[in-house]
Amino acid sequence: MKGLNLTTQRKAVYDIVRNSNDHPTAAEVMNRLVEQGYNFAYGTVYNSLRYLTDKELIRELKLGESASRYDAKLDEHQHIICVSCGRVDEVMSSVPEDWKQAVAKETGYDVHHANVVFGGMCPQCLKKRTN
Amino acid sequence: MKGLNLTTQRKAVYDIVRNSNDHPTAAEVMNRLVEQGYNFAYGTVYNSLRYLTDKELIRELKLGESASRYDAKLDEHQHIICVSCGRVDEVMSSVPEDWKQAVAKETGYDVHHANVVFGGMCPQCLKKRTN
DNA sequence: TTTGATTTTAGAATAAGTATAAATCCTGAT
DNA sequence: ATCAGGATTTATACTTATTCTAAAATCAAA
Ligand SMILES: [Mn+2]
Ligand SMILES: [Mn+2]
Ligand SMILES: [Zn+2]
Ligand SMILES: [Zn+2]
Repeated sequence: MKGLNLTTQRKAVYDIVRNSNDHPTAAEVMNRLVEQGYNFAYGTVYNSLRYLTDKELIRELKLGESASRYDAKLDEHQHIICVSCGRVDEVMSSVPEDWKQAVAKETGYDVHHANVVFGGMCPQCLKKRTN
Repeated sequence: MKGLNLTTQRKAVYDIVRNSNDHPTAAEVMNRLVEQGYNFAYGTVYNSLRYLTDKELIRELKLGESASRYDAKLDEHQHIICVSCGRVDEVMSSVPEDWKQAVAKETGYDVHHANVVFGGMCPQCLKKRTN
């Protein structure tokens, strides 16, 4: 029905991304595959990530770091990165509709989407900080 | 006063960025330098862009494309990229303060900043589109 | 089963950017 | 003017993330 061909390697990659909540990079996915006893070619991991992204089973995130991250959470959401430890957390609060409209008005664009990356100090790092 | 050392090459790079309104990449800066008769080493252009960024004369933008872009507009603003032609325009309308607060509340982060990249169809591409 | 298509693999290639080390340029004392 | 030390530029090598390539392996009908 969906023309979906989940080979062993694609399934394994998909499972890693699905069961991770830290938005792993391709290299991190590779490491976790190795931990699980798999030994796929690097190219296969990239191909699988692209395949899964194309089929919209996962999403590729470009958060302004050097490497892309991958996310199996498909509902629209944004991200926040801790400036201290680098962890990436979810932001479910959605982009205000009236702001998007203001931007459309200002720019003359037909605004399709917004990618937002917040930066800040995560709760754990806030706790550790010396006052 | 600021300990600023604007060499010939740094000045030339700065002038390119200042007089561009399209957020050029390092490669584009290099091309424009060559058009102006300069012939600096690639490394010098990167070094200059980093120097100017460190001195806060320009800003480096990571918009989720493969290459960084540079911007001499220093007041806080966001960007919008045309999904059709790739042009990058300014978004001066600022991130709603109450939304940032909502995100702080939701995530427990101390929110420092937000980088927002809108995507959409620019006025020129809207005009060209076949209805 | 042969065949054609798809996928995986290893490795080469690419693109953006950084590191290195020698050469050049400045600057401020002699 | 001359020199020495520091900063800067340059050419080139390197790194990192990712894509490309072409051969080998796998799969799926006919
Ligand atoms: Mn997410
Ligand atoms: Mn700008
Ligand atoms: Zn943290
Ligand atoms: Zn356009």
